[in-house]
Amino acid sequence: MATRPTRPALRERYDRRRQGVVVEAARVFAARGYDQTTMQQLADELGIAAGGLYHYFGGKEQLLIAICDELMDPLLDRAQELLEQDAPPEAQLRALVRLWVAHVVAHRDHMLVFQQERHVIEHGDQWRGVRDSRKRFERLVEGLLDRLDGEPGIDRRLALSALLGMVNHTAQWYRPRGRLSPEQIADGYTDLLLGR
Amino acid sequence: MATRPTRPALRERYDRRRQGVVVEAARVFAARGYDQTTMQQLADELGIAAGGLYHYFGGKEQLLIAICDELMDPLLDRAQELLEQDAPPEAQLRALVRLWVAHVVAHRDHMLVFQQERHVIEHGDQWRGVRDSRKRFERLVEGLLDRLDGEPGIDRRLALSALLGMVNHTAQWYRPRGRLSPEQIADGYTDLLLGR
Amino acid sequence: MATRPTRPALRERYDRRRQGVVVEAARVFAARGYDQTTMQQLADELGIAAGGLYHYFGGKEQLLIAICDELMDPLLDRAQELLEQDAPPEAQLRALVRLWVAHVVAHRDHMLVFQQERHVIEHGDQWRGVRDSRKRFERLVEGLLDRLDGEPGIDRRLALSALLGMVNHTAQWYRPRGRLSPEQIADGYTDLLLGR
Amino acid sequence: MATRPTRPALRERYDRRRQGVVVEAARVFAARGYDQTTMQQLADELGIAAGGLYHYFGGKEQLLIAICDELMDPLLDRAQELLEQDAPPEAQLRALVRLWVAHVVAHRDHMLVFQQERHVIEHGDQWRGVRDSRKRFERLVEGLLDRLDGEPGIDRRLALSALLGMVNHTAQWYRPRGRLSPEQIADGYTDLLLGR
DNA sequence: TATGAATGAGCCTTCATTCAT
DNA sequence: CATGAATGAAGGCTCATTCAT
Repeated sequence: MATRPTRPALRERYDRRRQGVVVEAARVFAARGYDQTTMQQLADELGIAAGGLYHYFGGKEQLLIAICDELMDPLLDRAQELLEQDAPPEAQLRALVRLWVAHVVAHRDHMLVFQQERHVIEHGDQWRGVRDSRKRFERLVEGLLDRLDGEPGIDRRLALSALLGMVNHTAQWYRPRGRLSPEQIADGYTDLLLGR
Repeated sequence: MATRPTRPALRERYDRRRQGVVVEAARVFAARGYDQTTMQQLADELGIAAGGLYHYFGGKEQLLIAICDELMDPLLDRAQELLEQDAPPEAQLRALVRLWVAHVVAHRDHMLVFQQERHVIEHGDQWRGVRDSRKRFERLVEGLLDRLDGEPGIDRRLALSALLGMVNHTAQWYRPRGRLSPEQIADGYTDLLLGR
Repeated sequence: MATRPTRPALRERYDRRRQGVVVEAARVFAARGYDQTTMQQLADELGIAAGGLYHYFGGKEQLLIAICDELMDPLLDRAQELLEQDAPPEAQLRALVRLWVAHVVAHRDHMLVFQQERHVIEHGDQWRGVRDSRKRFERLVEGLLDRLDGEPGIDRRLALSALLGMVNHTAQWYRPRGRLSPEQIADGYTDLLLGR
Repeated sequence: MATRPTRPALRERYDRRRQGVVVEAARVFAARGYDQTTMQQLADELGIAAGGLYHYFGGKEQLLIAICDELMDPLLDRAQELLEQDAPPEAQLRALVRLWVAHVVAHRDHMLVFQQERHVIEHGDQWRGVRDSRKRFERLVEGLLDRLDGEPGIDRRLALSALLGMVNHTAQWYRPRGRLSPEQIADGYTDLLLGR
């Protein structure tokens, strides 16, 4: 039950399959809803037996946690990386929003699941990691907004909330091959925020 | 089984109680999640027997529909009313966002449930009414944005999505007795959009 | 709860209504099945409130008992009356089958309910009366068959079972305004039994 | 959820168990009544958990359908087989009634359930197969009766109804180790019908 | 590893019955 | 007498999870 193999060759295959399960689960959960999707349905879509899922995850909720981790961890990493560089706040903001929007549209299903299950994430020890990641990311954005020069045309906390709202909402309407590229979308948001 | 009484006196009491159930359900569903809440728990919080809920609603899903209707219908009505008046587009936008934000914060629980169950609403005939209301509201806002004067600093469709994102997201962070009033929040959003 | 009024005027109305309930219940139970019919449905068809039924019957099962009593009691009475008369066995048999078939087709719904709920009737003290009536009636027919003259072409017990089977089954196919009258049907059965 | 395994070895075991469930269900339903028997009680008698029943049947009603199919299908098959042979009508009738009575007494429980739930079978698409089988069987018997030589002493349609009534009723009184064998019973019925 | 049969707890819903009005 | 809201005890069914093979 969810014990990672020790031999490297096996471990690699194991990790690859586990990763496939997470992606497929995100897709199905996003479409049908986490609670409305049975482990059986998920297994069917993966072409394996229901019991087989338990080789990769201790249970349904751990699968949900994995989806959220896969969403938050790389985003947080890249954002931190970016902010450690030395650049003017406005340029950093533009770069961050690009990064962020790109991540959101690349993980649309993860995002939709994350938003659906917001109330679950707020409670319980097993969700502490996900909760902390989210908070840390918001703090990063908040700090960056505070470093922006000039007279703020809008309350800084409100600007943060607005930005969170619009970027995250992108997952709900973005379609690949749409009229606007992720970069154009991101820049649109940044311009809005900077009053351009 | 959810049959509205015919006698006026009884009907009034029935409607009042039904309304109370919807509000309480929105509160509990928002906190615990729709799927994670049992009809028993809901009944307990209302101080009635589980079976009693079925005097007012045909089932759990109809209760969810009622929550969404109670959210969308009055918003749509008031927005239409406002847009029928003769006023400059910018003033109408400001008024509309105020109205909208006020409605969202007054129906925070409804909104949270609505967002949680987005994927359910997208499918099934019983959800057609709710889907249509949402689309109609978005069209109203879209039309208003199109009537704004001047050089748009941002793509109009993107502005719509951004506005939807930030306003709806308000339900997730707004707290009564917070630093900003709903009006201040609404005006902040409008200013952002108009590049002020 | 099912207390018969004492004042004659009221009692008459009460009895009339109670009788109407039994007939309607037989009709609905025969069509939908006893278990598949709710007290609410029954009340709806009668145009009264569900609670109102309990003025006439202590409960659903007592209503079923009343249906069975209304079926068996008059049949048994008339059969006994007939058999007390002085007539040749063959003539008595013919008369009895006529009486019986006429009763069955006049109480088709009662019969269908009675047959449906056969397994319920077999158990429980509250069903003793109905069970005894049925047995007594069968004994009457059995005794009459035993008094028939001549060489029996068929085992007497088997003849009894056959007769019970064909007459009771009549309830399942007889239609008013059909090709054969109840009397013709009855005589057909008698002729069959007597080898005519 | 009632999905037949594909691998032959598993399928065989599955079919055997499913068959066992049908037989046991017929027994319990005949004794207690279909509606009065809970899936839990049935599972208890089978020594499995309640949920386990749903591996073999989609639901309680499908179980009932299976009972009826198991009753009607082989009877219809054998009757058709017999009637395709070249033999005088009277001999065929005798053979058919023997076959029929033998089937009824061997499937007493199935028959009792079938008769109990007559009203259910009459309605609904899922019952079309059972309804058709019953009708087809009756047509077979009807056709055979029409081919009988000689002056009919009784209306042919009435003879059919009488035969159906007496044979089917056999399920309600026949006991193994009774005085008469199924063959004797069958021949008794045939003699009755032929005026012997 | 993988399978799928089996478990058993729990959920939504129904419904006979009661009782305040 | 009549009403219909309310109760509460089940019942059918689902589904995450386990485990023998």
